Amino acid sequence: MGHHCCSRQKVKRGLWSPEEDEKLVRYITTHGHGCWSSVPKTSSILGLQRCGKSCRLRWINYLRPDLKRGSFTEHEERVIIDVHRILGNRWAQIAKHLPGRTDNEVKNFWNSCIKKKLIAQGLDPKTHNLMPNTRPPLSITHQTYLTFPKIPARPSPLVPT
DNA sequence: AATTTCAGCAACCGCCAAGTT
DNA sequence: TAACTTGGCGGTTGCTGAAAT
Repeated sequence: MGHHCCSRQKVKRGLWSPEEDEKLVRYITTHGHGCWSSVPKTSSILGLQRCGKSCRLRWINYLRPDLKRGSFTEHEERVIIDVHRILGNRWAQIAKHLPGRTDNEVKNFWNSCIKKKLIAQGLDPKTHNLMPNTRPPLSITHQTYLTFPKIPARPSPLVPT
């Protein structure tokens, strides 16, 4: 059923309330982040009944102060496509090339937007190659697509260790 | 105006690897 | 060294508001 980390005590699930956000931010600003398992133990005193995993995700994807909000720019979209062509669905790695963006955000953007665009251009979103039996219906052809700036192949300095 | 369908996104789940006991 | 814990990741679900009927 649930995670082993949450199975012991009652924990809340689902969307976070502004009050919960506030409690988590207060906890992180005083204790710092890094030991997520201790967050629910300590902060449950404040009434935050979330498992460590949920706290970590909420912080990383929404509460972190260095997050960039708003729509992806054309440049960011280009970076995602180029890096994805090399790395595939390694969202965390891709997100490292986009300051202020999270892996979840990149993944959602890919699934809801970029994938459709590539398919509309007759490109296989997995391989980025022209799909058989399809013609690019739009103005961008495979040839023009291939002229986009390339990123060095793996193993690449793009991926910091 | 009411209902249904769709799209986008936040959050969960299960798995894995590394660290600890 | 096996068992357990924890953090991290990618796939997927399901909620919500917008658009369509």
